[in-house]
Amino acid sequence: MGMKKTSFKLPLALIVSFGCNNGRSLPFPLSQPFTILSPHFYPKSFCSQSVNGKSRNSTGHRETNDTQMKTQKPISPFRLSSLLRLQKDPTLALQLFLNPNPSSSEPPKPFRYSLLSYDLIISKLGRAKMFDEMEEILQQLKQETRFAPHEVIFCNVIAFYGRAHLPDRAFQVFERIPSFRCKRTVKSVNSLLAALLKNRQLEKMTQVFVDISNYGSPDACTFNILIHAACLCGDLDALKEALRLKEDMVKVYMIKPNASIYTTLIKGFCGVGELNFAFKLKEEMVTSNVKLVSAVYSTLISALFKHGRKEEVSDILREMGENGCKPDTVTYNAIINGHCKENDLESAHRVMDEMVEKGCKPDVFSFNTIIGWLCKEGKLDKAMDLLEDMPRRGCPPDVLSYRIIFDGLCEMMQLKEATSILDEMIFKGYVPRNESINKLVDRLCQECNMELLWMILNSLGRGNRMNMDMWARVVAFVYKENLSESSNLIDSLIS
DNA sequence: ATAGGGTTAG
Repeated sequence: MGMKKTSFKLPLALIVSFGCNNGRSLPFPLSQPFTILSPHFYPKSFCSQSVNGKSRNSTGHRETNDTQMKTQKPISPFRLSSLLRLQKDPTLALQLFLNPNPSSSEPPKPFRYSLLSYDLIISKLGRAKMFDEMEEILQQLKQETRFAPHEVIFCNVIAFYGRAHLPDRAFQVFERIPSFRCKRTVKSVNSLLAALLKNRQLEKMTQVFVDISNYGSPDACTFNILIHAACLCGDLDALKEALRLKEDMVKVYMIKPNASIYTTLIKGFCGVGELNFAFKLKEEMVTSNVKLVSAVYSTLISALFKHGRKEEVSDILREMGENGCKPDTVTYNAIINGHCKENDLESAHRVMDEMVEKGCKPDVFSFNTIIGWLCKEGKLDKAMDLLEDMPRRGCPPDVLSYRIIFDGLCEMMQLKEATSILDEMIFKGYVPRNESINKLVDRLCQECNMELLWMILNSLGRGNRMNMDMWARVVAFVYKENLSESSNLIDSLIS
């Protein structure tokens, strides 16, 4: 890790500065492409071409970027798309998109972006909630005369705004679609309906739905969203309404309910404890020849656990097999979670082993669920072992894994271990919950544990996670204890 | 992901 810092000075500084502003704004205007980009911005697979052998000079050092770039073929629009696909970091992907050929001949020719590269960068920025940057790219896309964008790009953008709780912006995107020379169909209406549903704007959904004929005829997806909305009301009357929608779609629109519709309904009935009705719907799938999917079974298994009917789970799993429907990670996670809530960690572990045997990979949900319950039972050693095991098992811990362990360690007063986990998570760029840190700091203040306190403040400072609240805490502590040595502590943090 | 199963912490 130290190596990086010396050989990639400039890009690393940029990464750090982007990391601190949460990627919300750029340190330069989008209209003026950055000129100091280096090949280090490109994904690993690209870099390796130049790093392996030929670009090292006689002293074994990297040659300057300029030399390297001049010997390299310019990036084609096609190549840009594959590089964008590989670049996981949205900020770096944006740099790449804005300036695909940094040191090419002057003046730079306009780059002929492909529609695919627009699609990729917009999706990446949207997923990362970098909306200002995404809008800039959309603006650029609008000016392209060589092609008209596909509707699916806008469906995605509408969904990003919906997920970010910005339903008004989702609506604006929907209205802007024609200005991109793109025709709106029921697909973008569906995306808009889903975005409104996510934000519980049920009346607006109705308004949109009554105008749907301007864009096409509602399809199964439309009805799934409407049925989902009805299920949210959470009472049996609403569910009767949901069932009526299912009948209407057959009678009025001649659309056959699909597995997604059934899954939504089954989830709705499970949610109000009407398991028998949920099972009846599953049977209806069989009689009306809708292929059963694991989603239906996952929903039912989760409900069986919630309603204290875990003895029936093995029967359901057997039936799944008979119907040619294999349990997947989500199904296993429902079982793992169920066992944990029953305080049966042994079974949870067994299920995790079983899923691996059957070729099904545990995901971060599987691990975090078990780690969480190990923490609740005070088995911090085992929780830590499992956390450390995660990368080897192909599932690196996420921010929540760390938060769960950190809170567990604090709860058990294992403050030294908590301090080192905190350092590790900050190093990885994961943000701990403020309340958790405050609690730990307060406990250390009570104990007057200067050593750990100092370590924590250092970790926070290094990760740029010091805030006014933490300062106030430390200063209050220093004054209260009237500690002479702590002036060093503050000095060292300020510098 | 055009919608769509499991929800891990507070």
